[in-house]
Amino acid sequence: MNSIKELFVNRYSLSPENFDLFYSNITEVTRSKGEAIISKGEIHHSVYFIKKGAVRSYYINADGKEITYWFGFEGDVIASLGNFVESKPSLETIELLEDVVLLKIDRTKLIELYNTNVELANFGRQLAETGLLEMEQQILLNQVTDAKTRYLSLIEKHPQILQRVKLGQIASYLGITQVTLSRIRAQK
Amino acid sequence: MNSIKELFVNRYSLSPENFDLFYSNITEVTRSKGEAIISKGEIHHSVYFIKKGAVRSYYINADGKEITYWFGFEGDVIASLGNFVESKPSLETIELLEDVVLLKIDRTKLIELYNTNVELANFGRQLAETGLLEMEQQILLNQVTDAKTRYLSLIEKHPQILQRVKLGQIASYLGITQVTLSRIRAQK
DNA sequence: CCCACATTTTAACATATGTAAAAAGAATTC
DNA sequence: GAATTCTTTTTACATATGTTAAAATGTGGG
Repeated sequence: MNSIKELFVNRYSLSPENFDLFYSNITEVTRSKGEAIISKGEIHHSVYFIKKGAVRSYYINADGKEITYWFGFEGDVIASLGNFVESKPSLETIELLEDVVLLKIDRTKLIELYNTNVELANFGRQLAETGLLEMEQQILLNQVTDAKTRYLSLIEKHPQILQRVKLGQIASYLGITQVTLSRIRAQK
Repeated sequence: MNSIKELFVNRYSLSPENFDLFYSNITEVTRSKGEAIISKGEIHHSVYFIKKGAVRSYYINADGKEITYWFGFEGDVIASLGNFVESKPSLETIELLEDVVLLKIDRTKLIELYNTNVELANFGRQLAETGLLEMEQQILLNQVTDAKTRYLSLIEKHPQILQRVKLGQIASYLGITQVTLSRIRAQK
């Protein structure tokens, strides 16, 4: 069986039976590096879990520059939040940094599961709350620490990120230019 | 009856009956300006909704400076997320900027409600997902726009914030010094 | 109304970051 | 393996922001 089951059953209070119910609604899809899984301006009807691979979420600013604001790796959830929560067109594009394997579930089906199964509803709640905590920590980190510290903590958290992600994308994620990132890296 | 009911029933798919069940576990508390509702290092056992008043959440950085990273107003939820999600001591302090009226619910009781009532579990899920969307938008805003734009959008979103919050706190929220904020205000 | 205290603005200077362009280094293709 | 293209680093300069301190303004108490 797949390790996603262990991950879900252990991390969230989900019984094996309800995991199986959840999993029976999932389809595994593969996509290639460079593709966009969710594009700006579109409405999407699926939520994904990353089984294998890396993705980034970016936004295009007023100057037309791509600003990366999230990296996703194995185990992370991909959803266009504006889409999912408010059924509004996506502001962001989610792009595949590598060939990926995704677990896909239909949004309507997922909500149906949530509405009919207390345990799955609480699984969904915990999924969102965990995300909330991570985002709060990122907001805190962005506000409290300088770019150098954030760069160091990023490579500590994802040691392989330098091999998987381009420095220009990391720089925009850190809120600095690539030139500044180069200076930080030279310092060390 | 109170308008919190309308707010909850309309904003989240919560039936009046289940709202009443939820509300029967709530106690209304008043606290005075300057008090800390949640303090750094402590474990808390309650979640709050702001009925009246303003609060801020701050973190103390390596230099001992208070960094405000969240303002809460009427209708917002107050919870120490690290606390709530992972039962870890709070990193932040939540301080009252005004005299407030809070709706308080015991964490254990809330989780019990979530675990036994599918509708309330989905209410909790939507609460977290809505928070997630707001946080994502804040992360985006912080990364995409400069301090001046964020200042202007902050006072647009909360027109009374200048009367309710000190400029030094707003500056730290924007990630700049108070001197820079003064310069921005002078420009306009 | 005046005084003491808190808050905000202004000034002067040092430092960090952005911009634009060139140079260096890697990776890919033929 | 030479040539092309993409990525990263470096340089030089302009601008924005931080720091520290002083001045100005606002606020509440007696």
